[in-house]
Amino acid sequence: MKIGELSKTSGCSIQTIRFYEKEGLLSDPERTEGNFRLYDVTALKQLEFVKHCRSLDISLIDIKRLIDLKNKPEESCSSVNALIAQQLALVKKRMKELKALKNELQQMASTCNSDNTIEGCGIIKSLDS
Amino acid sequence: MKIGELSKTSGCSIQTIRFYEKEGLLSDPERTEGNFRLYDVTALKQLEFVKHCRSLDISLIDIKRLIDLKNKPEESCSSVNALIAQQLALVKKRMKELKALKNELQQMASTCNSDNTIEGCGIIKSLDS
DNA sequence: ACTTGACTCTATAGTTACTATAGGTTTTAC
DNA sequence: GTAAAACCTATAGTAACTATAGAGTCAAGT
Ligand SMILES: [Zn+2]
Ligand SMILES: [Zn+2]
Ligand SMILES: [Zn+2]
Ligand SMILES: [Zn+2]
Repeated sequence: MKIGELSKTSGCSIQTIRFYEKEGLLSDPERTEGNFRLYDVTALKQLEFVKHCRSLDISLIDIKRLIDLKNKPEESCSSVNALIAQQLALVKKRMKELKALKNELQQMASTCNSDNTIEGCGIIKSLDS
Repeated sequence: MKIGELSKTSGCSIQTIRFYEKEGLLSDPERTEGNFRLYDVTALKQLEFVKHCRSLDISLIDIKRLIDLKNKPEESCSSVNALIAQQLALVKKRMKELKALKNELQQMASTCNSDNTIEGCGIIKSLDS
């Protein structure tokens, strides 16, 4: 299939596919005589792997590491495990941060009774302190 | 005070201060004869307002809007309220996303017993499906 | 007066993960 | 045969900074 079909099948935009290729996340595809990219099912699987990782917010660099690891099936999977653990830690950290943000934003929102002037707005007062 | 002192007092890096100025979040400061920026307490307060907003993950564009609103003290504060509500919605949405990520990552991590080969690793299997 | 070092200046490039053009070529359909 | 659709490369833009390069300014010490 050509890139347009891969794009539709995978749900990745054409530009993103070409971008992943440039970044080394997808192997260089065959080309037609006219230089069009040609993909097969293997390429689709590769792309879906990347998409799945991205849906977990794993960075492109880490995805590359995972791909490299995948290509060494005999080795211990402890690096994989570590990478996922680190990603989990990252997510947890960000969740904690967002929880704090949420609390402060809610607190602020509650100090505004909406039919007020900006001068007397509790939100602006909070932000100013 | 000069930019170095403002940087230390505020905890913002010098480059960030200049960047905020270029983006219109801080008013253009006075300059010495030798073209060095000169700040007073008002500038520090402005910067702290920006910092407080940023700590709530409010985008620079929205901070600019808030600053514009602050300069119209007579008007209704409903726009301020709306902006904060939107920010809160954004944070909540992201928290939901992260919660889903966390669940899937934890689920994945639990399928890896660490002293395995990559070939047999549950994490890789999850990512491949 | 001169030099050294700390501080500051502007302008520019890099970061992440894409997205969006511009300008050109190839293929497909009528 | 021609027009539209799909494809190609290369480049610039996004957000919110950070990090240089190369030059100018200023205070202290000799
Ligand atoms: Zn999944
Ligand atoms: Zn209010
Ligand atoms: Zn706060
Ligand atoms: Zn494993």
